[in-house]
Amino acid sequence: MARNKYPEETVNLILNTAARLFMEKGFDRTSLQDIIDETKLSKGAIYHHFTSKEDIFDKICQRIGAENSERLAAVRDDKSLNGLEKLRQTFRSSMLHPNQERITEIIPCLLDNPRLLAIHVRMQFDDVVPNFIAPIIKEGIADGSIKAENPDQLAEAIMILSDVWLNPAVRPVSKEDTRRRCEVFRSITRSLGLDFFDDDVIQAYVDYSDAVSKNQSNQ
Amino acid sequence: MARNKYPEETVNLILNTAARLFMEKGFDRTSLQDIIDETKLSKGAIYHHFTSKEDIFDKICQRIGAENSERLAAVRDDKSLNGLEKLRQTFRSSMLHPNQERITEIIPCLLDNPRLLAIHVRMQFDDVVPNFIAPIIKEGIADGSIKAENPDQLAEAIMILSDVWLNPAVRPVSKEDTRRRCEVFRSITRSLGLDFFDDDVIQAYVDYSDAVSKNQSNQ
DNA sequence: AGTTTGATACCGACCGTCGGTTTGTATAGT
DNA sequence: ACTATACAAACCGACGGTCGGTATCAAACT
Repeated sequence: MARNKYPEETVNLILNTAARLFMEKGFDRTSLQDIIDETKLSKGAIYHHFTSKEDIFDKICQRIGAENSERLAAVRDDKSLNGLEKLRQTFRSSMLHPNQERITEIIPCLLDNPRLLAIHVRMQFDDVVPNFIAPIIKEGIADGSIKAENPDQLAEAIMILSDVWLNPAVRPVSKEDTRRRCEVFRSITRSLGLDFFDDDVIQAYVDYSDAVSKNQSNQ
Repeated sequence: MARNKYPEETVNLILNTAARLFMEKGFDRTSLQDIIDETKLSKGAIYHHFTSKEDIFDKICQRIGAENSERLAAVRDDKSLNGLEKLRQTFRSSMLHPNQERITEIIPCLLDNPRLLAIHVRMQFDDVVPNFIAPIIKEGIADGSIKAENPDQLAEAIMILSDVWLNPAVRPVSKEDTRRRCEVFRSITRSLGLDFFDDDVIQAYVDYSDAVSKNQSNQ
């Protein structure tokens, strides 16, 4: 084979293949040889498009982050909702958007994939909280739909609980445990005057955790 | 060098050296050669006492876990305290015990050390919550000092927030941010009817975060 | 008491695989 | 025809891990 007319296809092939392998086996346990074997490309081809294995990983994370941000921004910038409604809608859309399913099918357990876990947590702290959740809470405070002090820290707490603790991909538990976790989370948020965690979102978490655990037993 | 009469000393030398290096540079970025250089031992010596680099890491984690469990068990089994008081004392002792300081001096940021982060989180889920925090909360419910449903999940939420979110070693922030985080955490726990997070414990968190950030700027 | 024996502590050369580099080559665009 | 690009493939040092060998001990035996 020689020069390709559409190098973007090669880039995407590498990105898609590596993303799947990283999620399946983890970053460390995925070798360049694995990527070479599955893409039927050469090492030179990969290093022509990327500067390192790390670079491939970063690009994958950027892509996921961009998809995420797009979804979150749509809610944040929706002028028909007040702050509290935006918070509610944020959870709703994050539990219902289709990408989630794809990840579910592949990732066994984020705790077995420390690199991805760290990136995930870091993304919450560095992007999701400051650019989306905190602004929404501040807006809610301004429009009177939310009553709270320390919106930045409140946003962090909510995201840590919902996206790390409640997230079945981080550490899968039974449907029943997931439901109890959601109940505790709801009682926490309600006691803070934030009633955004609805029954159908809880049901989505439970279903999600069920899908994850079923997928795990298949592997 | 020849045969050592007290091989435990060699094992501890390897364990201590590796622990420091893993915390300083992370597991992946610490090579066996680094450990060999610092211990002045040979590769054979290390593989005589351990089956793999991973095994060294596991043994280190076991040692830390055992120290932790000892402290936690002392509080849990203290018959002079009721459930709520045990919860309060657990936080008090964890913020004041000396090992914490040592770790602070070495670990830059757990998010840069994904492996340690994952182990840390897993330890909370698999050991700290089921063996210590949840039993204490259940005891509190039984003796009337705590009113709560779903004690297992409540224990998880408390530990995730206090040991991952509030933990300055996970992602260092300013003293002021730490204080605000503590305020939010206290308002969460209080609104759940759990008033165990005292001013002096908050101050310990703030001082701890200050120590971590000062240490970071030195590096 | 001296010798043998077997287990343990340790050494260092060696192996395959890893991430990454370099050099070479065919082709698409100009 | 020329050049920049898209790849291939040989190659490199460092890595984690293995293995045969050696030194040193305590216990058993003579």
